[in-house]
Amino acid sequence: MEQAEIAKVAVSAATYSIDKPYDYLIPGPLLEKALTGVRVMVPFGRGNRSCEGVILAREIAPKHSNVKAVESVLDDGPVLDGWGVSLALWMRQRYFCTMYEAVKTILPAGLWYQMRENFTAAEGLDRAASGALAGRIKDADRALDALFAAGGSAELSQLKSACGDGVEPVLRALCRKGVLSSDITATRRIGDKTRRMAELTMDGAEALALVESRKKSAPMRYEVVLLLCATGRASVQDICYFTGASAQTLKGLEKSGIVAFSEEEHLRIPEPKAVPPGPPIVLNGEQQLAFEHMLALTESQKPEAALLQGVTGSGKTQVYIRLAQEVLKRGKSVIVLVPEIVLTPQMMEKFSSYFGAQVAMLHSSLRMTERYDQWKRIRRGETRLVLGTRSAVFAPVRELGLIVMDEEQEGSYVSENAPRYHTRDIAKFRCAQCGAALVLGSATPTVETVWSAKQGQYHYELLHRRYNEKSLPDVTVVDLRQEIKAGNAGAISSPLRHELSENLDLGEQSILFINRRGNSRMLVCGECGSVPTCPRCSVSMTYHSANGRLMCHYCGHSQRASDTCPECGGIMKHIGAGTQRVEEELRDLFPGVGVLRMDADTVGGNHEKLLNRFRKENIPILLGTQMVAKGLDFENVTLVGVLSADSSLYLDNYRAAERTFSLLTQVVGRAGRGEKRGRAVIQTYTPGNEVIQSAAQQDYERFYESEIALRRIRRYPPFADLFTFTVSGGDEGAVLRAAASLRDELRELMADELVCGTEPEILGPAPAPVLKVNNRFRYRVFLSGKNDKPTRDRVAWLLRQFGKRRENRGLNLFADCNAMD
DNA sequence: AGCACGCCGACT
DNA sequence: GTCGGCGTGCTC
Repeated sequence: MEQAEIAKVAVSAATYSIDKPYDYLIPGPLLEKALTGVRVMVPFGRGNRSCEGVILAREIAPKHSNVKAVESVLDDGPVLDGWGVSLALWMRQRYFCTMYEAVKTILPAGLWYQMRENFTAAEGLDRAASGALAGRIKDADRALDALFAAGGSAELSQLKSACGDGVEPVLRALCRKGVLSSDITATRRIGDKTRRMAELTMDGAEALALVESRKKSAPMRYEVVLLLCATGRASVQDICYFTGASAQTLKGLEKSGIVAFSEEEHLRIPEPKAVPPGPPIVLNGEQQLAFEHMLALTESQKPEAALLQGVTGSGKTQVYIRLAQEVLKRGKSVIVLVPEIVLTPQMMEKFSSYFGAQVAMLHSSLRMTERYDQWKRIRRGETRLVLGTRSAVFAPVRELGLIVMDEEQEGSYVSENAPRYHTRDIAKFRCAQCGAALVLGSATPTVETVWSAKQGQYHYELLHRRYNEKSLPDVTVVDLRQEIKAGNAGAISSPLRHELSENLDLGEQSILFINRRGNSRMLVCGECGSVPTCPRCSVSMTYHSANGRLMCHYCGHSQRASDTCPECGGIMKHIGAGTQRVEEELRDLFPGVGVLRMDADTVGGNHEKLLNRFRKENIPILLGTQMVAKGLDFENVTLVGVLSADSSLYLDNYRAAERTFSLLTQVVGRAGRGEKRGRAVIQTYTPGNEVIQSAAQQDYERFYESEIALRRIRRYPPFADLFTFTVSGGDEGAVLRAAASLRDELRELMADELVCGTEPEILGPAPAPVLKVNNRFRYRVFLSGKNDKPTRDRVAWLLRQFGKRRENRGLNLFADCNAMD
């Protein structure tokens, strides 16, 4: 048979159940460019629609009859090299995602193409002729009207906004009939240095008059004009946020000639300022020993991973810097990973002072172009040191010698969207591939990590001594139940109040920590107690004071917050022990005393500025959520208060204890970083709780022992892994039925497996913590087993089967191992 | 998911 | 008699 050059392609259109490398013929003219690791456009499916793909391999093979050909090549050279392909393969089997999803995760967003589909009327056809040719295709007239209004050729997105999402099948039908033709163009999104601004094309009164007449039927248009009257020019994003209008409403206003769009240059973030070189690092005995051991690891052929556990302030960062210096000296590359909140300008400055321009920073506030430029720089080998957050684990460095992962227990190392990879797993894989060393650092590591270290799977280094021998703060645990009995139902207990006023007298600063995510305020009716919930999701809406609206954090729905209850007409009240409430309480307790509030509402991206104000203006009290737990050392902070230690402790999650311990330890460690001795007050309803007790004593060992015993009994990680299967769909009954049959199938499939000498446990179906999101119901089935190859293969088989079954049409199933929520 | 192929009901 | 309804199976 005839031989041909074949490309094995991972295609974007493939769903999990049909995902595999597809063979495509490489036409002669593309032979030079269609290399492994290059993205291509290929026809896929019965309709041969163009879709994006990436070449995983090339081979010479007999040309089989039904092979299609590569349409075009998107890149000038490979964007994914050998390790990228093997990493993607590994991610696919580890996270149950498609090959393409894995590739998308590995490559920077700036590299992606935006597909735009354009429809054009066939040669020589006018509106009437095309209508005649279309025959009786439903809704063809509307689609053709829109198309010809745009001059006989328009983009899919344009037509969709004119006629609704329903036009797509109509357009396809018209293509089949030969009335229209379509073509797809791929354009790069990067280089997008502008943002879209809107302004009125006429004076305010005139515009208002135009929209006021139709205020009833088009209230959003009125809102938008009202806002623009007040502000003049505003970005489309802001307008949508403050009014709740959609981008379509704005487009409609443009079409009516009321507003005009313009593009405005987005300000580039300033160049990092030149930092004077740091003084040579002098390690203490403990640090030096740990450093030497870990350096020896990087020199071994097949290094094991190391856990560097050091109490807060034991100087782990200095050890990292020394390690990086030595590994770089040996001509190898280093990746240093830190959690989002830790990567502050101070941290970056510190690295700049030791490594200058050779360090590539990858942090969340980088713009897509900047991120992409860094990626190119790293790939070309122009820089061999990368400092960044979770996605920096994919940095395409050459000759990787070391990955350092600081605060390895942090939740921000787990990706929020599919594939939900854990940075630690990716780092392990990359290190194993390159023969590089992995250093996990933490004051409060996860119990799984410590378990592995104690089992001898990791090299284990401990740093006991606080740098400069500072002593730990004195900790008081306050029983809030006693406070309530004593008639104090406020957020500040009397012992904390005494400590605060003492600090005020001494002119020293205090930090108060609310153990709560973000600033979620809700509205509740004072009469009937009803809480506004999202119409599409089974969650209550969150009140945003910035725009006075209720928003859903799951689907993005927003509506105006009304003062009266829609059910009974009662007066609505704000609830949630949010920062604002506590702030008011503090103002009552200590009139005239400066309080700096730090939460999602007040920060808005300038975290750093607020912290600097706190330091420079010597504001007596800093009040905030998670964000105040990390970060800088303040010389003058001698008191830390945890307002309610319990709120993260009794969550339905096997990691709740670990997280609470870590959080409390970090917060308490904020006190007394300077010359003066610090104090900490922990308020709780369960003062006897082991987690709270061990955190108060800053005793990791004690916490670890009790927690590992619990995990063993409950068969949680590290003794078993918890797979979560989530079935979702619009029909609750169907979802529940599918989940139940999934459970039965799982039981059958796993019947002969033994884990830790016992059978794997299969539970469910249970509703997901948030049952309904975007009108889709979600039920879960749990499998407690071992995350090993045989189990994963069975899970993968189940997922594929599920997708192929017709009774599961409209339903979706995904699996997750040791998920965060 | 997305699309064509294929076999039944209301229309010309 | 035909068009188009949607149920079924495949995607190089």
